[in-house]
Parts: sequence; C-alpha cells; structure tokens
Amino acid sequence: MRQTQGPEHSRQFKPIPSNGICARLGDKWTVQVLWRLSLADERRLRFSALRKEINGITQRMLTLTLRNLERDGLIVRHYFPEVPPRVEYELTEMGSGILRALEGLNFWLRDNLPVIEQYRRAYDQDKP
Amino acid sequence: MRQTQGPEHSRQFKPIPSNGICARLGDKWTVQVLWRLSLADERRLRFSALRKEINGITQRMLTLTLRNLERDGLIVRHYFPEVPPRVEYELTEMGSGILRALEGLNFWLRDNLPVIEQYRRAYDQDKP
DNA sequence: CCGCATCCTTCTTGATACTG
DNA sequence: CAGTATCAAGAAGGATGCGG
Repeated sequence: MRQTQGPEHSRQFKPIPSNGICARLGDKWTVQVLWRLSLADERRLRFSALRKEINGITQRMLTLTLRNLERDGLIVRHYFPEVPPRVEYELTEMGSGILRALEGLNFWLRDNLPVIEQYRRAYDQDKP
Repeated sequence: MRQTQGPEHSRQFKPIPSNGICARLGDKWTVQVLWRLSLADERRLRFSALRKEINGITQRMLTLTLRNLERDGLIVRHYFPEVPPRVEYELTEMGSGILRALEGLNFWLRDNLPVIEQYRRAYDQDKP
C-alpha cells in the first residue's frame, strides 16, 4: 500500500501540445473510422462500406472525419473515376501507429470505466 | 519494407465505448490539470495554485474541469472552512493511472507530430 | 479565496436536399 | 456512389459580476 509521492511516479509525462490531434481522437467518429480500417482487408474500405459499419454516422460526418484524417496523413484516399464513382480509404503506417499508441488507454478504460461510472452515480446522488 | 496486412497487426484493439472520458481527455484543460497535480508535492494543489500554473485558464473553466474530474473519481476535493476558504485538489490513484495510460500516446505524439504538420501543410497547399 | 450565475460567441453535429 | 450546400440545434469556452 505504499504511496509513491510527487514527481517520482510521473517520469517526464509533460503533455505534448497536440495541435488538435487529441481533440480529434476524442470526437465521436475518428477512432471508429481508424479502427474499422485497421480491421479491413488490406486496411482499405470504400466510403459506403465504412458508412455501413459505423452505426449512426451521417454521410456528412463521415466525409468530414475522413478529410481530417487524410489531411493529417493517417489515411490515404484512392479515387477511381468509374461510373458510378468508387472511393477507397486506406490506413497508412502512421494511422496504424496511432491506434497502437492508443492501446494503453484502451486497456485502462476497459479496467477502470466501471469504477468511474460508480463514482459518477455516487456523485450525482449526493448532489442532484 | 514488408507490409503487414489486415487484422494481424491490430490485435483486438476494439475501442471501448468511453462514455465521454475520451472527449474529456481531448478537451482544452483536463490533461493539463491532471498533469500539474501529478507533479505537485503530495499530488495536491490549491485552486489558486492550479490557476496560476495553467496558462490562460479562466476561473470558470478550472472549476468546471475540476468538478468533472472529481465526479469521475480522478481527483478528490479537500475543503477547509477557514477564512478565507482554502480548497485543495488531490490526484487519486486512478487519476495517476490515466496519466500513465496516456504515456504511449504522448510518446507517439512527440515522434509523429512534426510529420503530421508536414502533411497538413502539403494538403493545405494543394487545396487552398 | 473559491465558485456560481449570466450572457455571448464560436464550434460541432445533425437533418435535409441537391449534384457529378 | 460519393460528396457538397444550407440551415438549425446544441455544446464548449470566454467575459464579467455577485456572493459566502
């Protein structure tokens, strides 16, 4: 039960100013898109396939999310000028990397979310 | 240059539905607050100390951020009914844990943010 | 000292309709 | 099929003033 103290346990965390990346990761759809692509064959999916897999996303939000990811170099857009047009999105190496970087947080959430939700209930009950 | 393929490299990532936690982590102040507390003596700081250390935060936003963290059990609030009143906030074990869980992402950002910013410049130049 | 209440602006998201 | 345009609703954040 020994309680480490002060800076010792937090070795140089020093949050990097992320220029909006973290806000993006915290939004409603971005991680879903990255994750779906990571599971796909060749890490590629068509727009419509993504749309079907991601429950509740609108065409507009999918487009916006994909544009931002493309701009950051986390996915690439492959456009095929057929009729009807076909567009595929592919996860880049960097895109895979950010998912791996999120694994630690993901495990932590799996383990701690129930506890957090209990705290929330307790808090909301005390001060309704 | 061998290119791993498909689901193999993404072993069971499966993003946990985080009930707002990730959105919180992506907001403007939450991680700053956690981090400042983690550096402090006994992982405790007064409201006013936090306010001084976190550049640009308003009283209102600091209060809101602290309330949310308290509600989730990531910090505890210690109230001393003196005059003038004194309030200290202390990082919990769980609060320390979420910072550790973020380290992977933080390292990744340190290494990849410059690349991302290059992609952004390139993208913005092509389509202004 | 700490925090709440109020007002206001901006950003994000969603609904819907339209186009190459 | 994939994307754009437009409008409306809501959330987030900042400024300021009051109160225990």
